[in-house]
Amino acid sequence: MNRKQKLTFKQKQVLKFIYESIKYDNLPPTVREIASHFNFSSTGTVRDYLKALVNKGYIRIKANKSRAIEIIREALFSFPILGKVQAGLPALAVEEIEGYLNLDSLVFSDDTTFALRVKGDSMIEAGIMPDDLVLVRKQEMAQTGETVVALVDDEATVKNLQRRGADYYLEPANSNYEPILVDHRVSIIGKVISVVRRF
Amino acid sequence: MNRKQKLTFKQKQVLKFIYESIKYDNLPPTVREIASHFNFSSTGTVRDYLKALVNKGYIRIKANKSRAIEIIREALFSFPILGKVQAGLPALAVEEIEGYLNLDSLVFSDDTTFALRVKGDSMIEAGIMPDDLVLVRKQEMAQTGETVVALVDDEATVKNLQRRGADYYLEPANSNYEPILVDHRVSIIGKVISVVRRF
DNA sequence: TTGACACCCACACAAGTGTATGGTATAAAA
DNA sequence: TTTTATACCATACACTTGTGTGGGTGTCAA
Repeated sequence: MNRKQKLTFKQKQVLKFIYESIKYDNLPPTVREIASHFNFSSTGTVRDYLKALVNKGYIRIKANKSRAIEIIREALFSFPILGKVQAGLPALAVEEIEGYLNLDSLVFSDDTTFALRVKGDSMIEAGIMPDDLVLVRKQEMAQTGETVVALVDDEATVKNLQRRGADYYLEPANSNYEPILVDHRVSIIGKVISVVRRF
Repeated sequence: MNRKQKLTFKQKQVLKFIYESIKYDNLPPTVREIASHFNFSSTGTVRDYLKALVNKGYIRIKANKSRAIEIIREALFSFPILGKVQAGLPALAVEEIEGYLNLDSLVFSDDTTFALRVKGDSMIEAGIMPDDLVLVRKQEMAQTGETVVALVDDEATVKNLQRRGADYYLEPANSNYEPILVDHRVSIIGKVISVVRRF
């Protein structure tokens, strides 16, 4: 019943398998599908795991129905919101981001996508407004012209990657801000693949 | 195998039931759950329907697995993209929209949300760019300050609803465009609840 | 040292489940 | 006119599936 309780490593693995079954097969697994995936020779073992996951508030089960496993708040799991990204002024320390990224990848290591909430107006002319959510695909490289999330002096920021001569710049989409030269202080975290705004 | 083949009324109802089971229960129905919902006294009847839906390209079934019904391109079904909305210049006739809306509501009458692709730059200062997708909740009324989709002289447009004295106006977010007075030529289709941009 | 928990096993059973094999009837298309 | 598709029905079979019962080992805090 208690939520937010910690999972053991193996419980995480079971939860991950359920999560991936739903994500890729569009179908939760049966008890025996879980058992055979983990080479459990007894369905009772699976029942113990499911019971633990239910007790800790990670899944919901409908009695006597096949495959009736629901992951609670799965929407949040698939695109965890990490905090605010600076798009103008300093806001988020690198440790904070890294912490979240690791936590996420620990539970669902296949997840290379996460969401960040934009702070500031430096990308306003590109239609990225304060408080928008940007969906970010983790990658350390990006191409010219792409909108990226970068760390500048341990601060996260959303900018456009542009090239001028031999140098690369993080360019804001707001004439009140200056471009940032990409040098050793700058590292690309990922590429913005989508912008979502809710009213 | 052939896609886009027309469904009969009853086949639509079965497809709708499958769709709703997935949407609300997070679980496709079993053959017998379908049968009991439609008061079919034979599972063979359901098999005939499923076979028809598979042949016409609406669902996919994995053999010998319980509940293994997948709706093909369900993402498109949940938010059907209807065409381009004008956000600056005339683009879409009212009959076109209405046609799609009716088709949609016929198949999935519970769906009050649809998506439209934005054309034009009249909302650019509000961060709504050309080719963005706006998710629209169908409703005929809206409040001051909300971003709405409206029909003006049989053309769809995205604007902000504002009040000046006794009159209401559809205000663009671009100083190159003029506000539009809300009178008998104008009708609100719905309210923009989200903006999505994919890179 | 008692109890709760994690982590496994074997076996059983009733109900659930996809599939198969047969029907009947109507209507539209070839 | 024959075929094809739609729209139902009854019954049956074997496998699937959730659940139950009962067992075990080990760890760690109370």
